[in-house]
Amino acid sequence: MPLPSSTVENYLKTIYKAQAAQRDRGRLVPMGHLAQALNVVPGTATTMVKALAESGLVHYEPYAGVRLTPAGEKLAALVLRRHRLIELFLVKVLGMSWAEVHDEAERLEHAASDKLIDRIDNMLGRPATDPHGDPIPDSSGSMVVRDYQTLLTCPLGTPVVLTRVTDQDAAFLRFLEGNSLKPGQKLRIEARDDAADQVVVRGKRDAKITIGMRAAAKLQVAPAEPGG
Amino acid sequence: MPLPSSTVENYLKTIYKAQAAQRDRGRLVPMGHLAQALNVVPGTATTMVKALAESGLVHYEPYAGVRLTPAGEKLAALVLRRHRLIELFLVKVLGMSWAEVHDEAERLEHAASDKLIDRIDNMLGRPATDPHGDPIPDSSGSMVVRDYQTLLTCPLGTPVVLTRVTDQDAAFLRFLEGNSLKPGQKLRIEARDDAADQVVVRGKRDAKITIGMRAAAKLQVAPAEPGG
DNA sequence: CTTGTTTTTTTGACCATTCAAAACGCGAGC
DNA sequence: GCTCGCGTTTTGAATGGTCAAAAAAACAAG
Repeated sequence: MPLPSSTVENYLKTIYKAQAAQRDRGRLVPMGHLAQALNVVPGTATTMVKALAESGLVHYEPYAGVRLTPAGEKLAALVLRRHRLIELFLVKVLGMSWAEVHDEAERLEHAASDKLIDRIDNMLGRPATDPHGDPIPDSSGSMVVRDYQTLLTCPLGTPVVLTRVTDQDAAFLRFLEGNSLKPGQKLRIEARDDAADQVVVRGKRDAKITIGMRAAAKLQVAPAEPGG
Repeated sequence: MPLPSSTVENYLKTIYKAQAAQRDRGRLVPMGHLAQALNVVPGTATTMVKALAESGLVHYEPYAGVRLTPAGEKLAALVLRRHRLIELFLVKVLGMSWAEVHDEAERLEHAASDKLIDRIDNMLGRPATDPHGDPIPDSSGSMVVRDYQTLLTCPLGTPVVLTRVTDQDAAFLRFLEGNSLKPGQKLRIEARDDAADQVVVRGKRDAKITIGMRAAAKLQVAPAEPGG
């Protein structure tokens, strides 16, 4: 089998992320969802997915959806690995901003060789997560998935650490950066108000930041280590 | 006009290099030569070149050949710029070997944004040449082309500096590296023997290195600065 | 059930890039 | 000047990826 085209890599990656996003891993991803995420018309997705099924990378049930096979899952994880290592590299080594690395990585991930990726991985000290807190699969394609709380579900008052941001939108990331809301930042939820669609947090130097609930759900946190 | 595909970029780059390689810049590059350099059949090159002519990037004369227009030349130079900066970056920052960066750059050059390239350029201190001594065009696409002698044409006995290697073949580069024949290295030609197809040079720590004339022609040199 | 809406699949077409092989043009030599 | 051969162009077809729009399946609701 020849090496996968960047189109194939993008399909696999998108299916992977869609599967991860739905609480039940292993459930089928509907065609419409996939098509929308890839910015193609549904018919295109159907055609492509049938080809992927042909090569054993996905399991496809007509009128139901797709799911990655183990082979597809591994390939997808390696694409994610390349993407995330490149993002971290661009931030750490080239000093690019958090907000602008995503698009760049989106293109470079299909061009970088395994050798290059491994060098980057090494230079960065085999990091566990990328700048957004997303876990980086190892070179065999496996990664540690951790289940975090979000600013919407974590307890009020107790100190937490921002660990992951599950939205790559550049404008959103710029907003976060402007408020020092980056992974590693210590926080404390001061109040939540469903009616007002508000979550109030205390961040760096006790600065008060108010965000909507939609945004709050995209910020994952872990209990703060006492000694940190 | 949409941004050029990597195929288009490769055609332009190849025409550029072919033009530079023939003593007379501005002469037409024959289709056969182009096709061979791009590893496609001649018919394919014809088709593509006609399309490039359509978009004003090349001047095409049927049965005679192609030449870049100013627009095409600029685009080609920018591809070369990306390629060479990436090569230098991979060597200097990631510590990759001279011999392995070419293929990597060949793919990355089509994926890296101008922003990224400019950051790399900046980080490297706006270098004038890449690891092989090839000049790096600036962001407007212009570069200083210098005419060097080669180990085949330079005077015997007088000290020279290796400035440029005009062959990217990995095995050849590994050979050169093994003999410390990298740009910057001081040399002295000891003897040349046409009949024996030999050029004998003294290199690092006066080590004697004997190479064939075909290889010698690929090594360009400049007169050594007295104070170097 | 039967109807209407939504989602998915199918069909036919298109674009970019490529190849194989047939047809063509052009200069070298007679 | 005619012809041969080489390089070039044309032609026809294939591949990978895509869309628009028609057809079909699934689903929800009365």
